[in-house]
Amino acid sequence: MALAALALVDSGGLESLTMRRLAASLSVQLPTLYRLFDNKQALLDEMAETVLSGVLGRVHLADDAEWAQRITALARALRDTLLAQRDGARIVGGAYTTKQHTLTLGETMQASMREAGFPADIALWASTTIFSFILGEVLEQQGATGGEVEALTASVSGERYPHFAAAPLALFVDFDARFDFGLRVLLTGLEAERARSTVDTSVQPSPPAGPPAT
Amino acid sequence: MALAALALVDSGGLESLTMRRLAASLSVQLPTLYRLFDNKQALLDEMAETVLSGVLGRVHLADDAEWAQRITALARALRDTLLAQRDGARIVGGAYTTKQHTLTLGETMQASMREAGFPADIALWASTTIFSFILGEVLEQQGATGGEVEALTASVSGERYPHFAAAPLALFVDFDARFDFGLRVLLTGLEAERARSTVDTSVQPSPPAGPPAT
DNA sequence: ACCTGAACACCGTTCAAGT
DNA sequence: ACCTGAACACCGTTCAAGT
Repeated sequence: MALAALALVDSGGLESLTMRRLAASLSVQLPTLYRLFDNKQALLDEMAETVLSGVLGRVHLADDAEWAQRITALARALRDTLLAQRDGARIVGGAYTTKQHTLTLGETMQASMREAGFPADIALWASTTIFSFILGEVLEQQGATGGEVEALTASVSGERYPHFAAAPLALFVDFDARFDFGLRVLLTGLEAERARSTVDTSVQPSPPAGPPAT
Repeated sequence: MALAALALVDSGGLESLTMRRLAASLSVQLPTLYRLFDNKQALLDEMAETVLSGVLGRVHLADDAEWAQRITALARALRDTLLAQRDGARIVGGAYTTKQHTLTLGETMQASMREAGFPADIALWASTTIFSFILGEVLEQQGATGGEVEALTASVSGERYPHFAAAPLALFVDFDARFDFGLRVLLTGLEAERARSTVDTSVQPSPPAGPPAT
């Protein structure tokens, strides 16, 4: 039933998801939904779980990959998963995130970092930081209307925003490049954090993470 | 009127904001609101602008501060501003962000980075990256119910999530520390990005940004 | 015991009818 | 020309009355 709800969101956006429409699409009576979910929020939580359940399946990576490559693959998989579902970021961001697939994802990220020598607290915060960054980026991308460049161009035309005017505005809405940049910056910063915090690892310190293939 | 709407959200949460209640709190008739705003989304956009208008006023910083200190001050001011308004992140994240105060904030961030020698595209993406990170963090913090540690403890009790179990769960909800960590990682990564991209600046390259005073 | 028609208490938005 | 009472077309949620 979470799948049917996600299909409704895919075709009409999150606003179009109503308990009545979901009941109709499932050919059940409206009160029947309330025996499956306590309320609409419980349905949305389940939808968030369903969306996230697809993430690990998207990760294709050798087990002996560098930690930065593994984190990159996980981050990309999460972003792609959110983008694949209309309003995916709003669904996931609005749910209470302590259920199974959320934990599995965080666990996997932390595992890669612990193996690479990160302390437990750093590994935890690194995964929450990456998660927040991805959520914020996809939220903005999925909220973009397509007319953003036009609106920006109009707003920026004067002399009040010289720096926005200096960068080609297309860069602002090049969400793939924005994401790659931000992720690379995070990984470079994390590598420095590891060098600072690890006293001894059997792994040779690798050079700053470097640009992941773009 | 955006202020009255924000006050309603402060006292009852975003769900409690309805056009009818807003009209009542302003002692006007319901249709009168529709002469001020085309619809509820336009009201929400204005509320987002109003929230963001407070950011720059929170920044207290010498003009000759290091770029990393300036970015840190701006990021902290934005986070504090979002946290100060109930559901502030949802309000700002749900609005179309090409209006005045959003642009001014982005402009200010880019100015600090351009002065420090960053190229225009890097300065632009750095500010969007930081913005996304902050929005994601505050979104999660403001969505937290208080019972999160309990829920996490219950979910994590078994052997399925050893890495979550390894880090004290209190770290997960120490949002101040999480934010400081993520911001520091971003700044360290950006410093490396600057070193990579700048051919010549009159400023002496500073050592990796280092922990901002916490 | 289960299911359902119908209702309750709301929404955002619009508009004809009054002044 | 402006304002407003009242309505329209919905919501999420609940429950009495039927089988």
